[in-house]
Amino acid sequence: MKMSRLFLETLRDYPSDAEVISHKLLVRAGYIKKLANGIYNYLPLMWRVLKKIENIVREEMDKAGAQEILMPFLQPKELWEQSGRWEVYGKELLRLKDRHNKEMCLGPTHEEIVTALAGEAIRSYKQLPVNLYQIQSKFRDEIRPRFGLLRGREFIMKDAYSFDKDEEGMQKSYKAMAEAYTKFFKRCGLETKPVQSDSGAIGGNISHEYMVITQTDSGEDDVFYCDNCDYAANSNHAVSVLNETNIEGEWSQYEKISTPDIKTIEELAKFLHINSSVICKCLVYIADKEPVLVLIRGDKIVEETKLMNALEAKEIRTASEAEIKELMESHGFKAKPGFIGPKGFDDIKIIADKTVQDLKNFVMAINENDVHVVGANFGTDVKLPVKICDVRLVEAGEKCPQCGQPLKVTRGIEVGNIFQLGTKYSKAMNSTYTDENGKEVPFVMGCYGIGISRTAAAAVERHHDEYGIKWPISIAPYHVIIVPVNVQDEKQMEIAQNIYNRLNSSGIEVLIDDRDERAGVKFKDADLIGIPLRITVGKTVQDGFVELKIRETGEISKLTPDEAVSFVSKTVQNALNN
RNA sequence: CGGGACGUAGCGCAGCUUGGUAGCGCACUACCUUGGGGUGGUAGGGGUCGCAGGUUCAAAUCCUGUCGUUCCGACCA
Repeated sequence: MKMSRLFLETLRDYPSDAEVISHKLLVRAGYIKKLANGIYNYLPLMWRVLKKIENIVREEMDKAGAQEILMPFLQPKELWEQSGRWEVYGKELLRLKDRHNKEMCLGPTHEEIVTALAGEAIRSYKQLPVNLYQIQSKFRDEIRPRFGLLRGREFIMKDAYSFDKDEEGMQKSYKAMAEAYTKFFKRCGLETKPVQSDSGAIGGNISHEYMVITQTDSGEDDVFYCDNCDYAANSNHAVSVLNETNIEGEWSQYEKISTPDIKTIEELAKFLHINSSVICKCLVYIADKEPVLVLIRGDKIVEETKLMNALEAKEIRTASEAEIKELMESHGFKAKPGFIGPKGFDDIKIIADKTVQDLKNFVMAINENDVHVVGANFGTDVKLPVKICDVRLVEAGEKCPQCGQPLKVTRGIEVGNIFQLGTKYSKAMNSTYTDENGKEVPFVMGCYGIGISRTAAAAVERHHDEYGIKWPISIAPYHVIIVPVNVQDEKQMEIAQNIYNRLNSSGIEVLIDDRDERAGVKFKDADLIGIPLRITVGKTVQDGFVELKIRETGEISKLTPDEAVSFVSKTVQNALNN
């Protein structure tokens, strides 16, 4: 491809609205252009990258026994009502009506469609297992799209769905997908860590997310992991064994003490000269519009996804000051935030984190301003709530639940996930097959997603430097770029063209920068757009040499055109065979 | 949806405080120059200053509303 004909505009500056490096680089290097918030045009270079990633997915999915299909992007409300998700899915599901006033939605995922499809098409256990996948644009009306391709509203996803006759079969399908995923990401030049996670809106029991560890802040998830064993989990799912700490107060008597103007746990601990771990913290949340009290040890933080699951709520947030005031007044209290305690709220839900149950002689608030009690105990001074769950955010340094070594934390980008769905959808939608005994039974399902466009962005996050992108060869838009330094020099052009032709005809994807630009401009652009190999044809042709630069390492070598051609061919072959 | 910021040429920005008829760099067009890391020059083209209303002799500038974008939180591939 001739650069002079390529639909490409590289920018001298980074766009002002971009925050993370992949977004900045993809816009500046002319890969994407924003159409609307969270919605992008994929320009020729980007589209080539995406197609490469898609094809690697296809190869790995096909190898794992899955079959590609394509399901509709626009979906009827009825199926979503059958699964129960028309109600549950919230505002990320973009709903619209057609000309007959029929309600539809843009597909954010395809469990409903594929479950219905399998139910109709699969009759007998003899046909199982089946694994169907597709690669398609999805639409999720995200609350806050950002970070370019890392969190768009419209994005390209590979989604696969497995159908098995029993739990054991599903486990096998799940494992096959897990293996395919690891291979896939590796081929894209990405090291991923499979981590346990919450299964969110998709549902199901066991799930893993595939995280690209970023080290930088561009990842949106915190991942807790253990260096000693294979434990790794998203913060919304991670558990830990707490380090030893003081959980018994020194007071032997239950008594009220004056704590004027204390607003936070830190202030309280300081005021009483105690560790915050002997305080029972009480927080007010609003879960699906209902107030809920949450008790947790003073030095710990509530993990809201865990809390949401524990409450079986759809939506959760901390209460505003006005809501707290209203709650207090409706129960005859005047306490300000800071003095809220669990006593006197028999009619509302109170949930306790596991950390509070072992507290002894602890400190808590009792809905009286400027007063706390010390030496409190569950059972005698206050009832322990019926519901005790783990709703605590794990912190680095706490012990691994598997081996007891200290956990570490890092940021990660979720590029894929796999879920064991079980019969959640097949039961709800009455999607069944006939088993060996002639009985109609629901499929046992799994589902498996990979964010194609997000994978591309994650690759940029992991492979770039101050000059631009450094694509891994496997997903680079072109393998090599030939730069004739001076297009008006006939000899340079002749040799460049010759190398171009030879590489091209041997299946190498090659770009030739035939623009009448200065060398500096071409070099900067080549670095920016991140082509892995560069052949510079310049003055050295007089001595029969060209120059080969490896983008990844910056290594430069002087070769004859023949050597350059064979080096490039070999390097690309090797990279693709891996 | 809550809290902050910003909308001026394709991109990055100045001008706004103290109203007076719109500017800089890059990009673009033409010619010259240069030719191994964003060459230098000359001449050009391009903007109803997000939109609507108001104040005023006069609004990019002040006021109100609205739309959009963006950052911080809950959602997620």
